[in-house]
Amino acid sequence: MPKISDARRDARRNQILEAAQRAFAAKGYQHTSMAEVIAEAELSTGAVYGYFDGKRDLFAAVAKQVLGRRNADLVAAAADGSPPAPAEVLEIVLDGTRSEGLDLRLLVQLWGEATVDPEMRDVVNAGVKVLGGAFRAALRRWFEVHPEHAPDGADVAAENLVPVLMGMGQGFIFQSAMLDGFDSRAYLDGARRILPH
Amino acid sequence: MPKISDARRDARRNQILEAAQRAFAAKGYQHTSMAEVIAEAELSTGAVYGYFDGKRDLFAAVAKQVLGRRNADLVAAAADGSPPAPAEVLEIVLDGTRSEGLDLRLLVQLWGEATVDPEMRDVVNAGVKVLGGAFRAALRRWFEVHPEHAPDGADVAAENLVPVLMGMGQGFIFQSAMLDGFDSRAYLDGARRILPH
DNA sequence: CCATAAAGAACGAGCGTTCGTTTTTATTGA
DNA sequence: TCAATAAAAACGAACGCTCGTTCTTTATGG
Repeated sequence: MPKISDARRDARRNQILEAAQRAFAAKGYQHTSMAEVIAEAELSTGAVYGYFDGKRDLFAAVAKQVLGRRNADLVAAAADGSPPAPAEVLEIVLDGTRSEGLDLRLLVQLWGEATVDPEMRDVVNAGVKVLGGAFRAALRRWFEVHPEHAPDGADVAAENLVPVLMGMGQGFIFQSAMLDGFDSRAYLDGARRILPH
Repeated sequence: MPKISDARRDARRNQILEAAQRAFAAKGYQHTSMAEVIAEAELSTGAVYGYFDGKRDLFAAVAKQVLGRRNADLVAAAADGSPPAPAEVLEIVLDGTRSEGLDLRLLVQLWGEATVDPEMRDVVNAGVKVLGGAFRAALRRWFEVHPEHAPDGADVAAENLVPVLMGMGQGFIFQSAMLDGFDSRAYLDGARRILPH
């Protein structure tokens, strides 16, 4: 089989994905041309189109990868040790983005695109659903250990908290990406103060 | 002398602004062509370009109008009656968007564009700043009446809460615009449960 | 050696904007 | 009161440019 080896193929694919992530984060999905992505990847048009169907497909792949990594963080952190408190759950996910050096503007751009593009919307919905499940599981474990905060049971308490807690995360992402002089410490302090602990 | 009357001019300007808001909300800023905005406004290219410098300027104007209205809601509600509780502050702003029939996807699109376009970023920053001021003022008044929730004084308590509370609002906007089967009631219930009351 | 990956020039659709022309409007002089 | 007029607003065809994609050619890994 005169084909490229799997290792080579994966490496190329990754090379393109990382270049696309950098380019999209810097200039925005809509404002980045395929030519720019291609230049950033140090490849040719034909090569890139051999790996992805087009610009849209490329952005979706970048988004899936990023969202997948966020979920992995949370699952890993929740698996070992004592259950994290609500505020800690938030911090685990947000710290993950920081340590990875993820440009949060990329996520906000994804949101914007997803309001209008059904394929992207599906990607976001799937990502939120998976991440929401991880949030719920982590919170349930914590409420089980802290029944004083869960008068109606850990399940109900977790269920009620998930949307708002994720909302606080989304608010963090938005403000961090957008606001001049955003103080992430102050934001998380404020969150810690109102969340059960 | 032979110029159009101010009333006429304002009406035309509004006609364009409203058409643009509808068009952008439906298809997204980037995916909406000027031709579509112009058709929606039932005017000609030249007419629209007589009122706005271009597509970007038009979107900025729409955004400013929308953000301005949100702020007006809050200021009005906070002015009369007893100070609203934190959760109520949130509801006032979010209810305003609903009663106006504002498509929240428009805001998420604005965010996305603002990550990449300095002019839009300024619009968003200014909007958040003004709205944040209104939040702060409303919260301070409530904490003054409920000192049991403000051990370090109403000013500090309000200051600490503003970013997270706005974050919860941004989370609401995102989820409402994006998630299939979003339950706004459940979201606000969850918020009410953790916010001081 | 040849199947296929990579290259990159070329294409054509779609876009925002411009500009020369036509229509409408408010004013003015009879 | 009402033409006449000049200023402007509105019109819409056309332009020039960008960009995503395709396709033919060349290089190369197995």
